[in-house]
Amino acid sequence: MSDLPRISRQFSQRSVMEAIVQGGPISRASISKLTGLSKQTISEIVRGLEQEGWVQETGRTSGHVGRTAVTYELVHDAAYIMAVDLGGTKVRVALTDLACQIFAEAATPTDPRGGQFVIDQIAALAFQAAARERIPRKKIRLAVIGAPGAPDPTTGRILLAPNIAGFDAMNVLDAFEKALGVAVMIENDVNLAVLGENWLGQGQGIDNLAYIALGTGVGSGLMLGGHLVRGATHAAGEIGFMPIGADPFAAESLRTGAFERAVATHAMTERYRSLTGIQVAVPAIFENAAAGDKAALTVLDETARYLAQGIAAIAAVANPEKVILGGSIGLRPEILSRVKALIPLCFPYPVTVEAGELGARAALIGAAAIGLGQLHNTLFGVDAPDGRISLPTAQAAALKEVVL
Amino acid sequence: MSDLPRISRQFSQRSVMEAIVQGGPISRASISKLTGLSKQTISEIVRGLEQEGWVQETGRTSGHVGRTAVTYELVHDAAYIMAVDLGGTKVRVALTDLACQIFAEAATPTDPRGGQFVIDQIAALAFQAAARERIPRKKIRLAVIGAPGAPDPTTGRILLAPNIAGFDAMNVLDAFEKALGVAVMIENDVNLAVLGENWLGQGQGIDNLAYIALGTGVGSGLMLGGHLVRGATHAAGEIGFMPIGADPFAAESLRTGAFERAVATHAMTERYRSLTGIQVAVPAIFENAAAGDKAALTVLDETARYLAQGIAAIAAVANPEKVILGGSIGLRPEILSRVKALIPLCFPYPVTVEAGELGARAALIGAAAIGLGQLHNTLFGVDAPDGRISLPTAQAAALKEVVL
DNA sequence: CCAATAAGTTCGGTGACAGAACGAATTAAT
DNA sequence: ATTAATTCGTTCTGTCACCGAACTTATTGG
Repeated sequence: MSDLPRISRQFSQRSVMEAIVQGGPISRASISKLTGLSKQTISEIVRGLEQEGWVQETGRTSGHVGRTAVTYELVHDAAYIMAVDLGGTKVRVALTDLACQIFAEAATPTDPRGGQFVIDQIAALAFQAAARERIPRKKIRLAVIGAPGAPDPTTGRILLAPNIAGFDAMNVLDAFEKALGVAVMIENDVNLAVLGENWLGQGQGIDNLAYIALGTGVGSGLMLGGHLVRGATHAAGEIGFMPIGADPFAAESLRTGAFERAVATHAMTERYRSLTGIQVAVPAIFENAAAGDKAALTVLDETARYLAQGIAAIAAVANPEKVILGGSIGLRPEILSRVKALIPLCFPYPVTVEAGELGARAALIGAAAIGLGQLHNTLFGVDAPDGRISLPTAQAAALKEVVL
Repeated sequence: MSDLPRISRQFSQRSVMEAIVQGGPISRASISKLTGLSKQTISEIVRGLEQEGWVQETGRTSGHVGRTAVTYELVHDAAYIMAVDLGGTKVRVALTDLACQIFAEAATPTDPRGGQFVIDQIAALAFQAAARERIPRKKIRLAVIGAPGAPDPTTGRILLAPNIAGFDAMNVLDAFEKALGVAVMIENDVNLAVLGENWLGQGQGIDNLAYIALGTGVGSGLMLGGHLVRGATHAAGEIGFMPIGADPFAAESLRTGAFERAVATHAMTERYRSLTGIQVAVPAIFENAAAGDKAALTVLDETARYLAQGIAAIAAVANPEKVILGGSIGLRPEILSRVKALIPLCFPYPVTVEAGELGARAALIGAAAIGLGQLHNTLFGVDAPDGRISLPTAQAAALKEVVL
């Protein structure tokens, strides 16, 4: 019903850009074949893109019959995205160029004072990184912030974010935009992790994907039918509150969810203590288990047993093709192997479970993915509400190498 | 990347159609204002639509300053949709016109021989109804079949459909298309129920909606972000297998899910029997409870307790704004009131729970909705993958009256 | 050196729109 | 009754995004 003027051009421009981004150096004739648009139109559009500085000539083809073709390529540094993963203990910042290469990753412990301090800290970290790589600020078009909790884009606030002091009372979005001087998107960190794994990790090409981050807390990100699921109040994936594990009707379960109390860090240490009387941290439990400690092995078995049930619940509700485990506990192979063995015992259809490939950087990469997708959409096409991200997978390798 | 020729026209045509469908009799000038397209363009498009027989002049405005306007309206009987709800015990068939009015609803017990017999039965029922209303077969453009189980559109088979004999071994889609002679869409019945309630029932205007059908079995349909969630193998919503209620690791839970064994018909009768030694049907349990039977009351309390947990699990995973209960058990107010009281005790965020407004006809109405949306998309616009259904809500009232 | 072939441009369309101007029809005010 | 104000709808002109065919240019293979 709204006014949609001149969409046709935008669409074509977008598919041309898509072809150039994904097809690497590519001739106009090839773009024409790929997109189905006429050679003449492609020439026009490419001329426009070149004038605006988005693409450039990079060479000519050779070695085949017929005239050589001029190939075009993205101008990599035409724009940059800032990706931020804001965790309770660590902040990570990365800068990506249009070709999806990550420059200048940086991380520091989160400023414990929270609120504006964290925002300033991130801004400083980002600008420092940009300066180090000689990236002019003007070329940074967008910042994507991944944070725990449920960011509400209408109010700019982040709900349910217990890990960072003062965030529940301020307009985080505005504060970031002011501090960074660019457009800012805020998204739940686990949601970004699904996107990350979907782009470059375990979930490539999978449209129905779940990511479970298990560490101090539990959270899940869900991609269904190629779309990120956010839910009514952006609280989808708060699976800590699933009525599995601890008694859901216990008063405590309303504060710390039943499932979280069955599988997260605190549950594991507590379980170990009840078995042995000794209070140790989670990594030590894994070490002890490797050394044959029976109590530690029991703790792992029980944790995996609840986790398997949690996965079964997600599978029953949403039917993902694959479930990716992440977080400090979820990434452990001891947990993965146990869960893999247990799922078929409590759930009838096949669900693939794997550990995340991107580790702790999944959210950061997801932030880059969503930012690049958004950028491409706003610059070169209709910002369709369902605009699927279509980013190169070829350069993915490059990205991974640069980053690691 | 695919070829998208001449999309612009389609888009405009679609929004004009939308304006006419929703705006009732409407003048071209008003359409112009509504859509933002120029008066001239509207005149062209409307002329085209009139020639093709989709819209017609219906009168003139009067009583206001200025020239009178010619108003246009849908040609209601330009096309029809066949909606079918294929249940284990009952088949329902309805015919809807383009204005979303339902004609000729019919229902009979499902042919117990299953397979082709059921398909022929439905075809007969439908054509009979069409003949009764003097609807020419040619005008039926599409049939939407709602069925239990997980229909796979690529193979045309329906998986996990235990209620209808022989359906797991045949290409149901093809068989229907052959028998009915029109394009056929098959969709899970509970998925259609969400769409139905979203269109005309409890879920109007709600983009994040869950529907739980609780009766002989349990199933759920999920609409998230305005999209129906189908999952990787179209098995999303098979919540009977949630590891809640019965022991999920019991061997039996792989055949009949743990949650189903805690809340569905069999669970209730079994619970009542273990308390009293008497085997009675579910309706009798409700009656006894109303009469003050303590055992029956306990059965209701316990069932509701598990159901509340199931809802909490869905809410934790998908964060719907509202959960609608349906099915013979879910529709009972005794269950609803108990669940409403229990949810806040086991889940921290607000989740509205209501009984379905459309009762057993939710799936049928959902089938009409999806069919009409599909029809409008294919006839008048891009069949966008995410094409939101935009059906009139004004005529909804009419529809309800006709149907009830 | 001459096909054969592929790349790219030029030229002449076409269809979907917009916008301004204008005629036509109606009511309200004088 | 005449005029002014107002709204509807058409006509005319123009623009923009595209297509298709013809043509030019560059290259390889024989």
